Amino acid sequence: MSSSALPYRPHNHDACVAQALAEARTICQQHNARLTPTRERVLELIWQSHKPLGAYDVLAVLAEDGHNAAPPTVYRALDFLQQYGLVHRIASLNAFTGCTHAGKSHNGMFLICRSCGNVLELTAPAVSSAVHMAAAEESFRPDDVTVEVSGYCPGCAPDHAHG
Amino acid sequence: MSSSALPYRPHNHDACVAQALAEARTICQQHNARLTPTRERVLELIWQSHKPLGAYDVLAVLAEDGHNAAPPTVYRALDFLQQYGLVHRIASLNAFTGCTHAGKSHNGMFLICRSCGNVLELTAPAVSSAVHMAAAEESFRPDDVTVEVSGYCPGCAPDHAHG
DNA sequence: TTTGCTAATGTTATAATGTTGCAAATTTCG
DNA sequence: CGAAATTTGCAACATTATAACATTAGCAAA
Repeated sequence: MSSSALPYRPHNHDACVAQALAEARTICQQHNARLTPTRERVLELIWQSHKPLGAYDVLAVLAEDGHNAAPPTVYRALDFLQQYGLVHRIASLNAFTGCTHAGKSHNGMFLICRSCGNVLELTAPAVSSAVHMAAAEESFRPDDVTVEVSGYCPGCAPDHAHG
Repeated sequence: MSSSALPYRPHNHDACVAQALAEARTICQQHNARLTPTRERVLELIWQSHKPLGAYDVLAVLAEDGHNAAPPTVYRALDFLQQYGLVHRIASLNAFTGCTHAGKSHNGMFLICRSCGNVLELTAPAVSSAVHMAAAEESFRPDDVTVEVSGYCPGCAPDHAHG
């Protein structure tokens, strides 16, 4: 199950998950937040997949674990993880993905491959500042910025240019 | 029901809706697409509200009209309208809003007020180009770009600075 | 240890959003 | 007109998300 569709930049995924969990523990300690077993397990599941997982996907795996969980359990865990910036919700997919910049400031921008389903999170200061300038011109005060780009990743881009 | 919460720039809303419908008819003619009564009515409903309407909101109004419609009717009409760039779906709201730049190229960016719910669509070339450059650096080929900004519009921004 | 508080979880039901599939009606066009 | 294609009606269903309330775990003060 390790490599059905690798992310853009291949890497040791187990190590990458382990590191994400370690960082999550640190971040939660710093905030006096409890990374309970359920929360940690949900975070782990999301990290193990480079493709965003839906809440019900998570639920299904928990069920396999023997954890007889109901939807609210998963949504609550996801809310918690989002609150501390450990996962992001991808609005255009109704799904969740591990945050690769946990703890830092978030100008998250997501590249979502239509073909393989992988998602890459970027920090794009130029995008962020352009968005804030455009908002400022309308005297709008931004609170939360969603930038999601659907398209084709390098591995999946059809050779023939699109019609 | 005409002015529960005006958009950022006040205007004659009936005229604005009428113009949008006229443009829609033109655009559909140019594409040999049929703007049927249901489709036109859905477009009209969406335009009459500056706040994005959910599919089931539209459905409810159709029911008031006496039109005994089921969800697929609405979703199909919305798909059609989206296809011709007459409405946009706001992913973060699961709702639809009239496109204020129908027929032109779409670098749509949406400013969504958390307080009054109004949405302003902007064309922001600087944002679009920043997004495309960031994607290009990852050799990603963008297909569809979603930029949605939640925050506070000028009329609703709390005087006391946040946080 | 017991008590009391708060955060977290379990449980059931239900709401909200979106889709599939097929048959009937309508429009288009030869 | 009559065949083909598009559009609509309709029923059932699938997916995503939340409400409401009972229960339990963690922790600190009496």
